[in-house]
Amino acid sequence: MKNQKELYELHAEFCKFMANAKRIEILFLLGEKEICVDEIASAMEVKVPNVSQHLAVMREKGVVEVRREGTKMYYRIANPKTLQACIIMREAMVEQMEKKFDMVRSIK
Amino acid sequence: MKNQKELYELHAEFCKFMANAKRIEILFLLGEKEICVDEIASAMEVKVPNVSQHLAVMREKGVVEVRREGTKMYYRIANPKTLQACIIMREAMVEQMEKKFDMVRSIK
DNA sequence: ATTCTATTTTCGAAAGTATGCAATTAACAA
DNA sequence: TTGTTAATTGCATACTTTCGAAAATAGAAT
Repeated sequence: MKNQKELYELHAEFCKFMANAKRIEILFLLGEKEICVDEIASAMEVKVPNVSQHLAVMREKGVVEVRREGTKMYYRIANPKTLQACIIMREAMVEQMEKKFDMVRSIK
Repeated sequence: MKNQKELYELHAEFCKFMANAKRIEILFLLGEKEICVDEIASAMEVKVPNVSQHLAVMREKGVVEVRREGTKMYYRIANPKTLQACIIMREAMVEQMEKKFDMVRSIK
């Protein structure tokens, strides 16, 4: 019973990376290929320190992994399931938005 | 380009429900069957107002739907994909934990 | 009407999170 | 060692989240 609670805590802790739009954007950018920090920053039009802070959050949770090449740090998604789950979650959101839209339309 | 950013915002907003262990626990409880608020509260050993607050968050985001029966409010998952994505995310987390554990073990 | 039960809402305190910017560290080359 | 590029860290500030207690609401039964 107590272990269950701990599992939910770990699960929520892992999923916290998804509670921020910039981190989701980073996940999708990394989905295509590994990229270094300033490439992510310029692709997103966000300052490097801010990107680095978000990457640190994702690294701590084990969502992304990193590899150094000279002065550059190349980030990649640690497990493709993370992106897969994120995509399914987006589908669910879109379907719910459509459902709500249809409901509103049927009232008029 | 601007629409992309908005999609990431909506996506993050939807996923925020997963950033809390109690809400994940509620999702798994509702996965089995629809339940009313005080049943959720006693199953989780959490105060009713707190459960109600978390359910309000999930309702706003369209994660759960509700049906009244007398004085009772029966909650259910709005879209099974939400639970499916949540389960895949948990698998990803567990796999990452195992990966980290193996790494630590190989160092010894 | 009033009472009961189920649920929601409001408020306020404490803890947690996001962001910008300056300072710092890390690797490498001249 | 000095300079250059790339990235991280520290810190102040603003903002958000969580939760309990008390009050408010909603429907059903008396």
